Amino acid sequence: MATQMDEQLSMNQVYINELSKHTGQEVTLKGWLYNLRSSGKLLFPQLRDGTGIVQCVVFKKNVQPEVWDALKGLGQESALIIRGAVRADERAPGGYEIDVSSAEVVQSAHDYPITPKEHGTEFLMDHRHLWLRSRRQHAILKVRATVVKAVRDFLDNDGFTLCDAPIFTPAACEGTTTLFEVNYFDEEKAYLTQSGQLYNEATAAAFGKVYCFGPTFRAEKSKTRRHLTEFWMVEPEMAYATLDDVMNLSERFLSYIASRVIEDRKEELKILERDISKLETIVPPFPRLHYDDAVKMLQEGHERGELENRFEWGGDFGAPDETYISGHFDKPVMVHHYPAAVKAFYMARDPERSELALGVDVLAPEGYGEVIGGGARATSLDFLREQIAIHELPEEAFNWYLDLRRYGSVPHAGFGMGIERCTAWMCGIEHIRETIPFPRMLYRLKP
RNA sequence: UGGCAGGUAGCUUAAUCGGCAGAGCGUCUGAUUGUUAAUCAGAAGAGUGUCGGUUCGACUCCGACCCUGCCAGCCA
Repeated sequence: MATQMDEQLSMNQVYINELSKHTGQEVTLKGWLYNLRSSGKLLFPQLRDGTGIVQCVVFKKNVQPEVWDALKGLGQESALIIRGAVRADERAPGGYEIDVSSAEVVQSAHDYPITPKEHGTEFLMDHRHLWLRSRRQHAILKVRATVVKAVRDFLDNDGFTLCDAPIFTPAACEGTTTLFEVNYFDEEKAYLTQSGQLYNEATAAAFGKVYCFGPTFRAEKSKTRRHLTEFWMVEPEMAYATLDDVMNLSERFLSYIASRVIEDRKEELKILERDISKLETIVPPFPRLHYDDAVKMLQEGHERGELENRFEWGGDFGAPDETYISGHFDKPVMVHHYPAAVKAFYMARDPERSELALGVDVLAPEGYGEVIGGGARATSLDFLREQIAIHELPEEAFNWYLDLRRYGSVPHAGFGMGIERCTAWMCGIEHIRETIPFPRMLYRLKP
């Protein structure tokens, strides 16, 4: 009998997100119990299968007594196979419900820790492996998947070749930032990459337009809502390109990502209560602001009492400064020509004003801060050698990099975008930690 | 790393001037043929992050340490 039941149960198996195509049919759903309500001779199990949640209705008289008894006492997140007829019903959340004819309990769960009530951040983060099942987290990670897909589609269709950079690196890419050190066989040290930047410059000279996309590690002791110690970064790089090319690319790139999220993740954005109009404004052109003008804006803000501290020319913007600047625009704003002193050693200089770097930061609206950082790279061998010396970096570690200036050095440019920051912005959520399945942060390495 | 706020049942929390720790949710038992974080009735479940001090008496006051959150620096 069990065999017969199994066969019957696997007939016409469908996923919850395609129920509308099966109205009136007898279908099989495989998933987990999201919630169970009961009303005497009626049970309302809500089934979750990874594609959605559907309410099922069990009438006591319609199912075998064993099925009724098994379902009646089920705990949240029990694994469950349900068979029944698909019916459009306005009373059901989602518009469809399943009139259950039979069911099989695959595993009966008890005392699931995450209840449909409020929980604190610490508790939820400790149970991240289970928290992923809840509706909101599910929606955020679906948006992340779409952001990643959009990133790849855009670059692949725009003539870029995927050329991934290594994760183990022999030395710092950017000197200043702290690195995670690991043992690399006997006595040797390696570092986890903090940017694929330098390797991108090599592959760009081989392929023209390239990008790398992978995890990036920063051992900064930052404890803010926009920092992770392990995050994913996409870095396009173009040979024979300028700062303007980078700004044009950033504009098209971010606009494409936003349009894909709006188009493909409507349900999820609704669950997240995202104000879509905030995403619909993300279309070219983006405002471009010279660093000098950004500084003026900040200083005027201080004079009006809107900013606590007076910003002095020469510094890098802090989080409140970025928020203040981006608050003047309803689109991402591109701040360019930063002082070279606050940027990486490999940045090209403005030929008219050598104290300025040909760099750009794209500041997202709504206080999401810097989502893109990039610019043109220095082409001169002598200049780079000097910079490496000034930054007290070991020249022999950069010898291969300097080869790129010895053999066919050309103007080239690119940028890096943090996937999690971009996802948090698209979702309109407070903290970046929810935009990656298992966040790694200062003081959090588990689960 | 610095500043601020916190650690009380499984979870979210209350406890007045220092006086025997109270609730909601979840769990368990029962009722309910349309529930929407279902509802109703009943039951079990904690000695308050750790260590030390003051006191007749400490969740409450003092000190150290541990942990968490928020903000900042740094960055994507």
